[in-house]
Amino acid sequence: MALDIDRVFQALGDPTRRAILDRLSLGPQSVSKLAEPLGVTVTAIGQHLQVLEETGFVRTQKAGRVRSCRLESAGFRAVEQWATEHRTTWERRLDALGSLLAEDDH
Amino acid sequence: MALDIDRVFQALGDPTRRAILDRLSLGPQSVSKLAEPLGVTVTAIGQHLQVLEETGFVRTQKAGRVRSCRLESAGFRAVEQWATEHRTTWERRLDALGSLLAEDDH
DNA sequence: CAAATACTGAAGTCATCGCTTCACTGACCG
DNA sequence: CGGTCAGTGAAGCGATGACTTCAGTATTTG
Repeated sequence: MALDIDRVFQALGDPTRRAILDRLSLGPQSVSKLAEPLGVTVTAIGQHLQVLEETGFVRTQKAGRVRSCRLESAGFRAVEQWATEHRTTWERRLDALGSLLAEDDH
Repeated sequence: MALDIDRVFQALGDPTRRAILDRLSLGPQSVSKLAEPLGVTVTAIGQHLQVLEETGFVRTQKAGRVRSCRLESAGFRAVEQWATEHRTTWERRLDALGSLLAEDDH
């Protein structure tokens, strides 16, 4: 699979999509139930769900005529992995700058 | 200030922008030096730098005719804050699902 | 001072995004 | 079976995004 980190961040860059995730953190929901409080069409939600699925934030499953959506961890873990991978490098660099800035910024 | 989290994630959603950050993690660089290995115009880099500055990933400073760019921590911290804020909620939810899935997935 | 350097601003192009409407397919209910 | 109900696919639309080119503006430098 190998989640595309570009798309993972892009997925989080949309407020409606993050709202969907927040909503799902309260428990699984159907597509139309997700659409209701967000003021967009069911179609729009469907499109958002597709990108959230591709980026590992959501897993969906159709039972009868209703599609049930719930959180998945892969996308979230991808973000955390990116963060930890860069934390060390950046901290080193930022620390180095910090000591310089004591005089530089003054 | 209050960094817009939308824009923070959008900023990271572009590969050129992340390449700039990676480059800067090796040390401060001028605009043209950043452009060189990335195969885009200096103008394009300037535009990327503007969004990276607005989202707290980069700080720049013009000395004479050359603008020197270096990493800043605010944007990075915003991402980590978002992650920690959601980790607990999601973990609870995902754990709850996990126990259900033992049977659900079979 | 003149020419080269380092960047900036405005404008334009092309692709992608978020969203809509409309027509449709299945599933369930009476 | 007929009528809702939940969701899907295709097409289109306006706005943004990631670039580019071209024409400046300061700053060095020879």
